[in-house]
Amino acid sequence: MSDDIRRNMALFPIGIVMRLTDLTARQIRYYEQHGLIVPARTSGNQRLFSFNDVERLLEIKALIEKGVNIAGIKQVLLPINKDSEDATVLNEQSEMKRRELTDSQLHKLLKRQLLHERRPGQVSLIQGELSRFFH
DNA sequence: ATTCTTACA
DNA sequence: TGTAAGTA
Repeated sequence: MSDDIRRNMALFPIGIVMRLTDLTARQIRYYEQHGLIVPARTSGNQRLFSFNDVERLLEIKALIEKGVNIAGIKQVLLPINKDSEDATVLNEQSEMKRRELTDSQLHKLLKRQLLHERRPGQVSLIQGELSRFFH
């Protein structure tokens, strides 16, 4: 899929990303400091963001709005898992015949729950406490 | 006019 | 996080 290069093309400066994400420059730079995003730089040291960067920032924003702190976001966003490869390995893992979840699957599940679902009464497992669910 | 880094509220 | 200062 050569569409990835397009999504990773450094295109827009921070000003545009601010409007696209409704985040302040302060926040965007802060998330970068914590390794949540790694925008490219121009020869003049100016940041250039890609579509992937913007999408990632939107995910970060969603998590922040749900009360997740930087530490928690790192655990949910940093693991750049390869589920496709994971699926293949799963069929060969005779040891875990039972419906146990692979780490990446569990991670994917939690990420989805954290990014979307949110029923009233369901207390969120956020503010770093999320770390207790990862090994 | 925009963005960048640093630093303090 | 906001914002002021001094640059590039």
